[in-house]
Amino acid sequence: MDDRERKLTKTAATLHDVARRAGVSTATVSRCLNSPKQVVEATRAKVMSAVHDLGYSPNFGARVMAAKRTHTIGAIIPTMENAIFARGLQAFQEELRVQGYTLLVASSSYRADLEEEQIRSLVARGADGLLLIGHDRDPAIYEFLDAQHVPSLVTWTTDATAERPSVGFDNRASMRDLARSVIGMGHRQLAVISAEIGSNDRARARVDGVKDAMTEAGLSDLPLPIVETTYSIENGARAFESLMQSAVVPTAVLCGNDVLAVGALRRARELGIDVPVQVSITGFDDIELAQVTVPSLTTVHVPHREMGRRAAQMLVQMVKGAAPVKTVELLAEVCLRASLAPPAR
Amino acid sequence: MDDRERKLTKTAATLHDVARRAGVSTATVSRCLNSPKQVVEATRAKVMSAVHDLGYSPNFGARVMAAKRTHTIGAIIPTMENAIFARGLQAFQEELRVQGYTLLVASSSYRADLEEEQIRSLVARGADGLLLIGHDRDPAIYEFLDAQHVPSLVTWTTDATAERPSVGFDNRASMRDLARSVIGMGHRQLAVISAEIGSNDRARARVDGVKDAMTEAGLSDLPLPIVETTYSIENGARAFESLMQSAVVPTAVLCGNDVLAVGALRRARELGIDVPVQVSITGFDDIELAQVTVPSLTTVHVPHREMGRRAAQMLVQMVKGAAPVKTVELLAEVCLRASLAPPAR
DNA sequence: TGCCGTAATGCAAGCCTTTACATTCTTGCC
DNA sequence: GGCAAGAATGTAAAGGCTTGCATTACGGCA
Repeated sequence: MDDRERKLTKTAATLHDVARRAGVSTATVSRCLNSPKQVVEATRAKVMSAVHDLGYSPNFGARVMAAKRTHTIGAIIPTMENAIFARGLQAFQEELRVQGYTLLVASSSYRADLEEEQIRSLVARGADGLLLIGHDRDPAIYEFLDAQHVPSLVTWTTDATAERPSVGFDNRASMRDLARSVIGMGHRQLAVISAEIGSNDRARARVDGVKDAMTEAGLSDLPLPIVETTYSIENGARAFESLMQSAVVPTAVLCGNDVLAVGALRRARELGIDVPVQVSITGFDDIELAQVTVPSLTTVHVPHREMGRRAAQMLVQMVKGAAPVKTVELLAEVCLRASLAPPAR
Repeated sequence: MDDRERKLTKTAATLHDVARRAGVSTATVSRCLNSPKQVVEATRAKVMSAVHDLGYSPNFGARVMAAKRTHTIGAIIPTMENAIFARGLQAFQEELRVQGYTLLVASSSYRADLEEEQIRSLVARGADGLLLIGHDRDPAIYEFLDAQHVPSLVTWTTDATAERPSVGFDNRASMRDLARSVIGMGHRQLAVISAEIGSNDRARARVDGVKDAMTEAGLSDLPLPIVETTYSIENGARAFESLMQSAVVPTAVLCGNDVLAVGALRRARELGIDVPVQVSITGFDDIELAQVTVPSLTTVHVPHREMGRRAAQMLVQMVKGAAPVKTVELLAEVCLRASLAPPAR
């Protein structure tokens, strides 16, 4: 008996083994597993019991080879250590699971060269589709993805000028809204602490949003000091300190993300600077942390989870070859909290 | 010309195409790609140029099928929204990349049934090895993994009684150390806010650590109120409030993790309770947040990144079939900060 | 009862790479 | 110049599944 032999040799059971034991063809077994409704109840029962008896589980490589699908989606994010990406990714993975897909993760550390390497790596690893953050990217990468027939979806931003599908929000408009609130309270001496602008379209858009609001308010002649730094509480603290030591001390510091803002808040406390009395500080993202700081942080709420969920749905659609999905823009709203108040000066 | 045909039909180039164009056999091309030193320089140059011209990239399924290796490692964590897992996972992924492996991620939401489903799913998706969190698990799962010849590595904890390899730290001993400090300052009325103990060996070990310290100090007769709740700032806040309303008000509240502790701190402030004067609060994990709160949080520093990095190295070793690696125990040290002080009462 | 249309199942051709083994080429040395 | 040993390359089998197409079974209707 061959089944017995299988057990003894500890070789995994194959479709063939299952078929033989159930007294059907391999095609029928395959159909039981992949599209059960095509198989009549009685047959299916026989097959499933054989599957169970043999502890059969399909060979991944063979399956991929025959079906040309891995049912795997790749995501390349700057870093999971940033809570916003972690949260979005979590939602993305949960929805992917519901859809029967698995998540492949890689990180770029905000470096374009690494991102490209990771994109190629995930495609080589058989990702059926790819989630990317932001639009900034060498066009050659998109050509590569097209050539490989791997659909991709951009998130965390939307861009009217980009013809590629994306799901995100308008970083520039949201930051403009926030800056309007700040200016509306009477602030004139603004300053910005931003993530590196060169390789980060979201950061760039946010800074542009601040400029938009100043222009709107007729303040475009005023200086707008901008400090660029990388993502960390400590860097936010340093940037804040340097801004407060400059010739024209700002009355409001708008930070490109909450983590930088939390750093600024901390340093303000350490320096004995009263927030929001002496200076207002704002963030962007609305991570959980923003409600816990003292004072609580005025920021822009980004629907990270919703974005991740929608991205998963859209990407699966694309992978399944549905009609090309169009860009989805979600709402990111200003959250006014205690760290913003009218200037004392 | 067949190469031309390929281009026209937009079918991806195969090994065969490359071989033909380079005027060698498929075996030689394969060797050029997988073990270049086996091929003489001149031949390799020809082949690589053909690879480049054709934009060839190996078919993942076929490769997996022939090599019986996906070069993919799976990780199943409770959730990426918890910063400690996100950080560990990030380090894990970075090291995996260095080792030439790719990361497959799934989450269990702290649910055993979901975890099992995800384990089977990742194995079915071809994971060469698996990273798991904690020891608590149906033995049948390990049998399954053994049967499938998928090595697994447990992290976030070490357990002398478990014969399976792990890389982590001693949750119980670390919490005992922290509780010793608390008791050493004169606290007698302790209370604990813990993650759900039932399905979480780390949480259980930490609570046991507190009990150990009390027993050591001859305080085992004193009551030790324990509130179990799930991971979130808000839940930490609620648990703290309920503890402070009980008949015997604690002078020190030891939290199972920093997030719960931050919630406790927040509620303390909201209730006008002075920390650490009226009550001390401690956490566990030492997330970045712990240094930003007011007052800063006494906690246990867990080397998440180091753990992730080591885990990746060990798991890759295991997958490559090296000698069975043994358990590695890292050090998790107490960090004394402002939220802990001697009791006023 | 016989025939037809449809549902269920079987057959067998790929899918593309890796690798054990076979063969051919080099090179150094007598 | 001839030979042996080792290096380089070639041959061809194997790997397990999916799926288009062919075949068989079934049920209803005349």
